[in-house]
Amino acid sequence: MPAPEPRTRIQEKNISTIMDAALEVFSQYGFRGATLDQIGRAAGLSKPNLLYYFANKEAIHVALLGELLDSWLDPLRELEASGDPVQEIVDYALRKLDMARELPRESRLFANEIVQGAPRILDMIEGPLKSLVDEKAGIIRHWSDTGKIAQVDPYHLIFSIWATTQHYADFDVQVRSILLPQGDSHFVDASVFLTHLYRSALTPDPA
Amino acid sequence: MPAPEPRTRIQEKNISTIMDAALEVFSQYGFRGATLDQIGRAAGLSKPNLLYYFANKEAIHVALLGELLDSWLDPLRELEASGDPVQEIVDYALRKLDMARELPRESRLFANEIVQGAPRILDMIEGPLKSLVDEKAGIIRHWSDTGKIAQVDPYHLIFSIWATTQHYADFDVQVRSILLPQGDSHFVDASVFLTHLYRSALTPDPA
DNA sequence: AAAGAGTTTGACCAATTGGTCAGGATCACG
DNA sequence: CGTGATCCTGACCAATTGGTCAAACTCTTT
Repeated sequence: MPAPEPRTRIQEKNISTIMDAALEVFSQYGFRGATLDQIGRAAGLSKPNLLYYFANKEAIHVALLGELLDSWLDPLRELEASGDPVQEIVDYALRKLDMARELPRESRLFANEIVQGAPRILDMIEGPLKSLVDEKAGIIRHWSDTGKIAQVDPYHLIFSIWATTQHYADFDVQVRSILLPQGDSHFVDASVFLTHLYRSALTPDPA
Repeated sequence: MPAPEPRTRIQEKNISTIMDAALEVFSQYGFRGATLDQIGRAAGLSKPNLLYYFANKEAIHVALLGELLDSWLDPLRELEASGDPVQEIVDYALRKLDMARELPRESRLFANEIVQGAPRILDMIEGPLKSLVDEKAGIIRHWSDTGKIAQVDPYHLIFSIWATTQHYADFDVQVRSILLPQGDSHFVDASVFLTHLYRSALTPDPA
């Protein structure tokens, strides 16, 4: 279905330039807050030129979200039923934390969209995202049922991992206002904390 | 400094009507995404009439944020050095979760503002919010140092409580798309999960 | 009931914004 | 090198939006 692979190298270059500029602007101002002029300026292209490559503002936004959702879910895809259960989940949280540090714009892009009711990606959430979550929640539930990890609701566990990790990207200004860190130094403490949090919550009772 | 108490009862009524309408609209669309016409429509007042009570759009937004920040921090204020440490923190998380269920618009209002860099409330964050957090982090650190709770970074603990609880308000559409709950029934499971999460992470090692 | 303060609105304005279009510049290729 | 396809832009347009203002309406108070 998504046939449109770019043809010329000019197209390839400009489309990716536009997507990067759009990520910058949309993630900071949200869909309605962003303007085509801002995106054009960030991309070094004129507004009509943007609209030569994309039908309209919404098409840019949808293209961005669609392209990024896949990579956004990669850390969860890596959660394997075959590994050590507690370690698998802790590792997942740490991969998510890394992602929040390295790709904060992507995190804020989704945060903006979802806080405002996800008007343009609700079908992605109800479709591929829910499917993946259901699958991995099944794995976690099995671990829980067989005593490999403590008894926890797998969905709320996943939500808490999303929340605690993405918090460092989405609420970056607040975190920095309180911790006043040098660069990204606070991510080290965050990973220590989250490792402890999930390890102690998931390690099954010796009882 | 904030002298302006409303005078007439018409003022009192209209100002609070406007604030409620503004909360509804700003929390759903963000500052730039909201329009005065929308707020007026929600309040049942004409646009010029809004501007009779507030100097401009930003004044409404700032008034809202200022008024709500206080009540938003109430659950943390209640954290007492004299109580049972683990229980105090678990109770704090549950109060926060209740707030996310009962006041989701307020949560999303702040989320929108902070995700976009908190341009209009950075001073509140760096001032009163940081002060309160520093104070309560001190209490938690003392519990940690004296072995009343496990060794955890108090700041990251507080961040995780904010993140996990507000998640249910800010990412409501996503949560509902995945859980398909009846009404607010999933909040019960959330409180069970969070109680387990923080109780197991904070209960000190018997070692 | 009259006056004056307080309240409300329709009409209007300037700026911004998403989007169009005709024509010109540039590139790929025979 | 020439020609057709691709790429780019200035000028323009209609709609939206934050905000103003004079005039009218309403309420309170004497």
